[in-house]
Amino acid sequence: MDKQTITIYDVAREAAVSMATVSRVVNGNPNVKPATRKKVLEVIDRLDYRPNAVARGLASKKTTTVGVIIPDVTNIYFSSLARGIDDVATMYKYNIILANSDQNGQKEVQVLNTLLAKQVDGIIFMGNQITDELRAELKRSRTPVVLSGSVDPTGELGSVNIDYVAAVMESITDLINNGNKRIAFVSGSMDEPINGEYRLKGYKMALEKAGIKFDKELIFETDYSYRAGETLWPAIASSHATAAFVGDDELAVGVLNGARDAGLRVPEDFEIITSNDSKLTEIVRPKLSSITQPLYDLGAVSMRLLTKLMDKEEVSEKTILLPYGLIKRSSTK
Amino acid sequence: MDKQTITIYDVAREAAVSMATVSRVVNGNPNVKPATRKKVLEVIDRLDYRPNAVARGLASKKTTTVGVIIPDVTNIYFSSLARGIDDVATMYKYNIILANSDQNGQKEVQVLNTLLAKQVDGIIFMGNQITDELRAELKRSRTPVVLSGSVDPTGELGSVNIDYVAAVMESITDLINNGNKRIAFVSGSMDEPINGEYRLKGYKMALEKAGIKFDKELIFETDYSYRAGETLWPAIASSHATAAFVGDDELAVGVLNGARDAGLRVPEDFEIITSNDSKLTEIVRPKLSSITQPLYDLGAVSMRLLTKLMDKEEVSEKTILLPYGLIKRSSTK
DNA sequence: AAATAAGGTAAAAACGCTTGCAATTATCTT
DNA sequence: AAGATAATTGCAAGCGTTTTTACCTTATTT
Repeated sequence: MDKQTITIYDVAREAAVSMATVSRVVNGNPNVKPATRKKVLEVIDRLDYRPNAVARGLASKKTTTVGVIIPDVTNIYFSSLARGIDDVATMYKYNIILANSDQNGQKEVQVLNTLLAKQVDGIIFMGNQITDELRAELKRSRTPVVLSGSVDPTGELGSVNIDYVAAVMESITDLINNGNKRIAFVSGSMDEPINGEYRLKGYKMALEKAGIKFDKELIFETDYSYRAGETLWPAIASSHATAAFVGDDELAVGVLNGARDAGLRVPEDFEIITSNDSKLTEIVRPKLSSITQPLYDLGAVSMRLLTKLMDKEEVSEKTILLPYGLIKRSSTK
Repeated sequence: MDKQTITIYDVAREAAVSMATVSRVVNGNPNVKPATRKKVLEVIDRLDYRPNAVARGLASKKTTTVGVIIPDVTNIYFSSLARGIDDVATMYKYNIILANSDQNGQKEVQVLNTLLAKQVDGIIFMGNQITDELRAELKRSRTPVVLSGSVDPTGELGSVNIDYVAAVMESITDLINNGNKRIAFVSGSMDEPINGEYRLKGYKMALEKAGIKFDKELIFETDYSYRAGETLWPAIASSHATAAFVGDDELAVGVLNGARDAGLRVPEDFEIITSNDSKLTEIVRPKLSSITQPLYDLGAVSMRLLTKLMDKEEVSEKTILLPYGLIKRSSTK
């Protein structure tokens, strides 16, 4: 009645060998006589035996599963990373347990705990703010962790990103060269180091180099969502900014539509440059100029780094910077 | 040196009870004297004991994990469903193993096998084409399965969708009422029942009711991607269609931009109605009119149905239809 | 106060596999 | 051909829980 499963024991009996031998052939252990291997393989095939990964996990203390903590799969930036992660994971025979956190510290800690309970071999974390509690748990767990597309100012954890400071500086400089003096800086929470430290620093450096005075009236802090951008428009408009750097594509599209729906022409009246070069940038009109980041690769490389960490391989540098670029489409002059 | 773990045995010793008792309190079994429970709980807290889910899984034959097979997380339609799935899963204490399949029959079978090896308690499948091989494996596994946002013409498997026939018929009728006689039908592969059977049927019914003759020159079969839509435009243009029904939002945006970049005005010169009501529809200009589907809910309800199946609860109807609607935005007159 | 009924708790057998170690068999060496 | 070495294979002890069975306390009943 219930799902009668074939165990390694059944195979051993049918093949007239010990469980140990079956285990060896299943695991590709070379210490098996070819003839024996063949015999076992035949039985496995005939019985349609499928090793129980849970039992395996218990015995070997490896689950070939990694946990992925993601703010929201629905956000194209993160899902792009996730895709890269999954592909590389598959390549290395790992599976992914995906869990949405909404960037909520509480949830993050909770999710982390259930992942650890499930004995994942490693963790990939996305999210730009790591609370002290989370960091403590992460450390205590002794499980390899890598931050994907997220920054760790302390450098304790493995992470894969681009050089945000330089990328932002370059894009702001570009905007300045186009004649803009008042450039809005629109991003998510400044509490996130990626915004409050890295991007903002790039922004300030570019201004300084051009001899423009920093004006905090031009700093806008909001959510990473389309709606947030749309809503924010009036405020940006009244700041007399003539251009904006935006830290997220959905957000940027919101700003873009806010501006256009208010009657402005982009880029003639207002220029926009965004940060993630996701599909969205090419889907909207005008197409958005953007910092380019290899999203898929960020995920892929993160996972690859994690496999090294899990295998206890020596890694020379735990913080990996991937190349970025700047692509001018039609939202800038 | 290595991660020394606290086991149930340690807790039992410290609390001076048996493992069995610790197990009972951990699992909320009521047969424990309050005083004992308290004592055990204190030790658990002090030792920071975290039950090993793998061992649990082996002993109880339940992993509280479900497998989710998704064509591509990067597609907003699917990721929206996935979000609903994950939220409900979390609610019921399950985790999700997410695996991308690219709608590739081979990969699907392979992924399914590794999920089953991992002893998932259930499976949620997204993808509109179920090969015979896959169906056979699914059946043989005796693991509960539900199709999310995907159709099963045979009705053997649990599934959650909307009434595609009716929805498409309604939208085509709307287009007809706007004066269109030549309406393009743009979708993914016609081999997928959702397109070749359901949607197409709705399309034909609407035409018939209006006395318009079906013209297969107006049927366009392509990929579910932005690029595919853009590329397809010239063909649509030369078919002399004055409107299009499109089966996927990304695809629809491609068609929209193809048309506009070619100089047409939407909706004045060409009308478009799309199918999934994802974020994209509101992000582009003009905003896309669409069939509305509760994407998040489709996922959520799928997962809820799966929990019932996993608990062996009686479910009156394995095929659940959620309500759909039609929202007119600016891509139709 | 004796008999009976409930709780509570412990003991130990699974769960299905990996793995170190020992035993066996095959292959060399000289 | 005997001893030595290497290649195979089997044994059995875990891995950390759950769960069944049985036993032992208490409380309840009469």
